[in-house]
Amino acid sequence: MNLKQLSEMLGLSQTTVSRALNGYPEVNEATRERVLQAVQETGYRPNKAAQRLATGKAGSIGLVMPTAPGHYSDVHFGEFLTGLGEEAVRHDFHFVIMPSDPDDEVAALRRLAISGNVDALFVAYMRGHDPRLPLLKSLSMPFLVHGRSFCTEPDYPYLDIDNEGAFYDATRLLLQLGHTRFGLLNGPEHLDFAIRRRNGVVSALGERGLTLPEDCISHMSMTDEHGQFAMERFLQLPERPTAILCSSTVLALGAIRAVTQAGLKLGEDISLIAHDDVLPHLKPENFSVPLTTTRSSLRAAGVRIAQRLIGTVKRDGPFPEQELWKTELIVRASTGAAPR
Amino acid sequence: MNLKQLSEMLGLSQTTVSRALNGYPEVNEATRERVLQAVQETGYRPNKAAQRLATGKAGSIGLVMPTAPGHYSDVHFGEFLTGLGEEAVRHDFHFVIMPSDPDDEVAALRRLAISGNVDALFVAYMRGHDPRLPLLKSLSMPFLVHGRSFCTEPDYPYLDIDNEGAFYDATRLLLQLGHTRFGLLNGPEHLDFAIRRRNGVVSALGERGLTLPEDCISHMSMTDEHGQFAMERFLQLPERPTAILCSSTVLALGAIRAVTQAGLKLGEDISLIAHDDVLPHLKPENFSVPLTTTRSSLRAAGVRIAQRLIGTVKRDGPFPEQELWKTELIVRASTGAAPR
DNA sequence: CCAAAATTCCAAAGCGCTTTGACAACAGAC
DNA sequence: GTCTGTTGTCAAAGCGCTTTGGAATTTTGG
Repeated sequence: MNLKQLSEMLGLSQTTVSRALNGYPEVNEATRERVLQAVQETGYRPNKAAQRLATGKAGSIGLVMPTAPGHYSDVHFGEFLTGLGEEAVRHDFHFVIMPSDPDDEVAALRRLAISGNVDALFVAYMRGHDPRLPLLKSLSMPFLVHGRSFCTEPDYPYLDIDNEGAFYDATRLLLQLGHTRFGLLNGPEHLDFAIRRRNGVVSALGERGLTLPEDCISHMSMTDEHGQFAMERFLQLPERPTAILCSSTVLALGAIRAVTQAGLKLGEDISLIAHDDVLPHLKPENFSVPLTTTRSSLRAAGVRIAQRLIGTVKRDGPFPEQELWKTELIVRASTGAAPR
Repeated sequence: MNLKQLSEMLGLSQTTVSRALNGYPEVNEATRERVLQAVQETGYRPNKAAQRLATGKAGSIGLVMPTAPGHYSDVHFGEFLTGLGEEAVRHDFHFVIMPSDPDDEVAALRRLAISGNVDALFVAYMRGHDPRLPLLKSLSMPFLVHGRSFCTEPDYPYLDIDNEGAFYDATRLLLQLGHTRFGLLNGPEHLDFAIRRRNGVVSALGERGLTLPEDCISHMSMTDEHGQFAMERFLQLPERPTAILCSSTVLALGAIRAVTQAGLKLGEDISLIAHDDVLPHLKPENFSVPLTTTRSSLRAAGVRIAQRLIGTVKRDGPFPEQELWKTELIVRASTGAAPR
């Protein structure tokens, strides 16, 4: 069933039917009713490809998903996508996901953009000096960045959380509890959020004249296995840290395993604060020792990003170009006074 | 840059350029070279919407993603998608993801199908008597089902794992270890895999004249929180089970927490076997007591499904219509002889 | 009652691509 | 020198939709 058939069926021209469907005013209400009725009955749906060709728009936002045989999927990706979707479904938008080798993301992004398949682009997992940014800026297509890119002038639309502030505050809390030896279990070194979180820690320590030794920093992709491994290394240090900052609850899962297996008690021998993206399957309050966290919902960020992106495409704006969300510091049982 | 401009630039007709690009034989090799050269230089990419309109194909597979404010994202979804993507990227295919309210999935699937945006469809999270199946069959568009639908004649293309066999074997192992009181931590009751796994357990128990009491079965969405909660209930039973079958390592995470908090030892007081989808961030060998599991890689299933789907669209087939993968039973430390 | 304005509808062009059918140009066969 | 067969190219139609400019019809105002 296409427009032509539908209009013939109704004895109207394609123009009129199209207008009736798209809410143009110059069509009789009675006629519009009749058209809508027929659409109901026949189940007619306009062909999106044709619509896109004609209008240049088709209600889709594009993103590239890194994937390769050795490449780990990321729990956070799914959670974020769910947030995007939650908003998209309200506007009848869909996603076009272009899978890409992680080494080829820039090219994949360009292909996606000029494929004419999407109205707007979304990127995340920003790095310092991110090479996708110049591309995006040159593209004359709406885009939105989740996170920021260190060492790049922030003249692009983004939504980010205050990573530096979060880890600064967390470190301060631990300092107040008397801790002096710190360890940082962080995400991959090149990622922007990891850089900023590290800066937050270093800066809070600096105010007290403390430093974060190189061997007390661990950068890794965020799986529980890596968390455990890195924590084991920390624990074997001659002057082992008593306070741990941790970039994800997934990492914390492994780290705590290492603590427990070493016969140490969380919240007493070792204090730990993790960043909580509010993953539904891994709640900090459910850990055997409930976790003190810096919290910011990844999913909520997804919803907001979809809102802004879709709003821009539909020209519902204006939206603020840049948003920086504060995180909440939630104290639970995994933090305690420094052991003496 | 579009075809017309490119062809004018080259002094050729659109036809010739198009043919050169799409590998048709009736074009001079020298001309083809010249065209390819120009494409390199200009970065020309055909407009996918136009291509789709003209050919009816555009290299995309469609899927619907359930999402709603209260709806949990599922870790398994991301992992599976990564597998799909791993194969798709090799064929320059992309995904069109239609977010949908979970109550509206059938309609969303129909919209996606007749939107003319996709070449093939994929569905998962099958239920008994799944209402999407009749729709898919009526659609005359290639599709593939991950899982099966209980109570529906299996006359549709699917890829599934042998859930019943997996849990049958796991139960047998526990029986051999002398266990007689069983508990089942299962996925949502209406889902096909949950039904089959339950059947596997019941059938193995039945052979020994044993039953699975209603209060030793728990159906829930698979988060660690639910796992913990359900396990706590099991442990309070007057005749508490000593052997636990568990539909996911995520559930197991919570269940084990309950076991530990009750002061019981996994592998001694309580034996547990979980199904392992090979999630990279949650490895059974890393649990404080390594987990005995039935294993089948979700990601590998994704790769295979993409292979079949893309192959069908490209007419590379034929592929077997139905595949049933065996799972591996891997014995680790969480299973031991029944306590006396 | 008639001209002007408003309303309702339509024919046709165009979006960027693929594909059909045809046409030159050139070779070799008789 | 004509006839057939290749080879390389092109013009034009068509995919299903939106949108422009204009035509037909109805309503309004003097």
